[in-house]
Amino acid sequence: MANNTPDLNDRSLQLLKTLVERYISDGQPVGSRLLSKDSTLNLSPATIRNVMADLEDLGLVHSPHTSAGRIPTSSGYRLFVDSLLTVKPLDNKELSRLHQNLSTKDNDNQMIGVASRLLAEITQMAGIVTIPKRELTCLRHIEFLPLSHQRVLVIFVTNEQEVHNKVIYCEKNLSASELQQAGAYLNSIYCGQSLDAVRCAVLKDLQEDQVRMNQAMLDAIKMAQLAFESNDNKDDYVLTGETNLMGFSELSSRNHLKQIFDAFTQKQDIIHLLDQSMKADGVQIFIGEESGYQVFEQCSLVTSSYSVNNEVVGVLGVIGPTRMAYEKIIPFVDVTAKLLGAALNPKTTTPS
Amino acid sequence: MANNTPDLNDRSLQLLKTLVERYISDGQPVGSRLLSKDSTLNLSPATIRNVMADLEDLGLVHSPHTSAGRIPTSSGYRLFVDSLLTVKPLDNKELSRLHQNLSTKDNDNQMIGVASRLLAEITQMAGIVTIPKRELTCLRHIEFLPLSHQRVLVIFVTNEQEVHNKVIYCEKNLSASELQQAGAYLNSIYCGQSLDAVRCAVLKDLQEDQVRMNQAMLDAIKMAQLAFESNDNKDDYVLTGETNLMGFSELSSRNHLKQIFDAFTQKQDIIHLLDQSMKADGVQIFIGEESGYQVFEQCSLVTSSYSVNNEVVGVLGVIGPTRMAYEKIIPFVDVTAKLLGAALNPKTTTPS
DNA sequence: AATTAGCACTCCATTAGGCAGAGTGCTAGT
DNA sequence: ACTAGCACTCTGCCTAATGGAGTGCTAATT
Repeated sequence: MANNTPDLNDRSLQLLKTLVERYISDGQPVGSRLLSKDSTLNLSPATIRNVMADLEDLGLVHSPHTSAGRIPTSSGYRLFVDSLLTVKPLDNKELSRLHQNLSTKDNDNQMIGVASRLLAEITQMAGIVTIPKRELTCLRHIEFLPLSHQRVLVIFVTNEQEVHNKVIYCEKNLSASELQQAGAYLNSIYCGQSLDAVRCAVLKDLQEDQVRMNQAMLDAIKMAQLAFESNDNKDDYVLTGETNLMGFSELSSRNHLKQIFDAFTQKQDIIHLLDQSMKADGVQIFIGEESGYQVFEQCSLVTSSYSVNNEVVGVLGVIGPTRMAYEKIIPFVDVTAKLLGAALNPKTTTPS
Repeated sequence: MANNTPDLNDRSLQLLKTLVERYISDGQPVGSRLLSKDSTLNLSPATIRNVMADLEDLGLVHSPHTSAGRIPTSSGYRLFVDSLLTVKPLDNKELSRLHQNLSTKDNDNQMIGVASRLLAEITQMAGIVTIPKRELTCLRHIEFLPLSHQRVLVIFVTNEQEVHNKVIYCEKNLSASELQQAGAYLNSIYCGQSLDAVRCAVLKDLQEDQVRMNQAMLDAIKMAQLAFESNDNKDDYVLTGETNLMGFSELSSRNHLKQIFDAFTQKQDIIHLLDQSMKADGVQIFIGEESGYQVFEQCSLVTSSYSVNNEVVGVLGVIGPTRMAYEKIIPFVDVTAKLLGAALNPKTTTPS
């Protein structure tokens, strides 16, 4: 595992590299003759065939049938991206396009959408961006409105301008004005704190001697508890350009495509996959079956977490066939993640 | 146009009917011999061939090639659904499933989703439901929060529990408490009225002598104008089961499927198509090119508007290949529309 | 006059055979 | 250690042949 170049000499690696590059650009199994011409080291096809046989034994390449050339396996791609890849710097046109579109906008959600669209359009594959999780959600305002039957609509604003709403069920019927007062009270004591902090404070306040509080205060805090209890863990992502995937012959079989799209609407598997990249810093790559999901056997995922104020808040990336131009995609995803992170509003700074 | 059975006798119609039914169930071009056995009228294949030739002249059926059977054209389907179709009553199991799932829930948006999913699952095609437009949106509550740089976050609640938010740009910088007062003032004078009414009232109030009002009132009303000016016309729909369409061989060509899916994400064409059914009452059907969009040449759309309090507020339906089981789909869409309409909260009744 | 039987014809789908091209593995020679 | 050569294999493509399904037309029947 640790030693990923078992007994491969430089020559074999060089050949594997050109093979993968060639296959990525052509999409055809590459044979010994082509490889002999393509590579800089002057070797006869016969020699190359020997090397290929070795590579095949190691599970790095494989032949669709006896008299076809070789194509890289997942392990082959893996070795390629880990040790052999020479990344290409971003195209200037694309870079400026990124900069132009990912400059700060007022609306974060808008930015997420833009980023996803850029990923999809520039790579011509599917682009995906998770909605940023913000541990440091700062409560700005809370408000209650009465509905029928002890149901109460709670609206709260976090950070700059994110509006959340939710229906809670109360023990007793409270009038509109009572609710309003409750809101005012909560605003006065919790505003400006992070949601986590508020949650803690609520618990503490409820447990501590409730003597000092009057009934109205107690009611207010109980409602706050209801309002914030669930983490509102709306794990979600913005996916664009899925239809680009329909163009790839490798994901051809009708049924296969359906499974991929179902996974997209299902969301949970994808989320789980993306969550893994949350932990890591920088670009991460899942090649073929490495993802652990059968659906993505023929796909690769290039992702990167993105951070605001040095804190990882989300993941973005592209999904495409295993045969993708890693040397361009990888730096591209990397840059996009950095730019998006920079463009998002740094929510912690709420100057008093 | 008006006379849609030009010189067709009953026999021809009968034959057309069985032909369409047969084609719908088998998906194979149906030939004269099969038809002769299938139909109740005892005719020899030869006779049937003559009739078929007539039907072909009239453009009701067509032959993929010389020695294949006939398949209905769009006009053929049209005649079929208009005059020949014998609708099948809903399956009991499905009916009870509809009733069970479409009983009133608190959240309208949730209902829309459920309806869409039911449409897709039961028909095994794509289900679509537009977000209900409500002319009679009743304003329940409005609130302003300051952002930076003269930007103001406005939050307003309509009907039972629909929360909208929007950022507006103000002429001058107002403090949080000024904004709060403005909100309170607006609530006191406009609450309970429909959005349309509020819009009118705002204009009127602005034009009439502004002498009676103090500056704060004026500011408030100006902000109200900004808040409500755009109709917030977020025409939108909930689409489910798109992937079901991948199973149909008639929508096979890779490129074709991509176009359809692109239309789904594009949304505008679909919206436009659905808008047409808004006007009509009851079930409406677009067969093949009747939709007017090339993308849907091979598709049919069965839609129905749905109403709350006798007022049409939205459209729902299914999208599938032209070769679909109309006799089941039509009553199904019909019932679903009625049930959804009944289940949605009647927003006008806001008992004081 | 309407229907039907019969026949020649057309077109598709499948099968089989043949052939060229590409690529391999192996062996023997450099 | 490398390479040239050769036999072999598999694909893709073309062609031809065959059977089946269905038609259109004509002539016969009712």
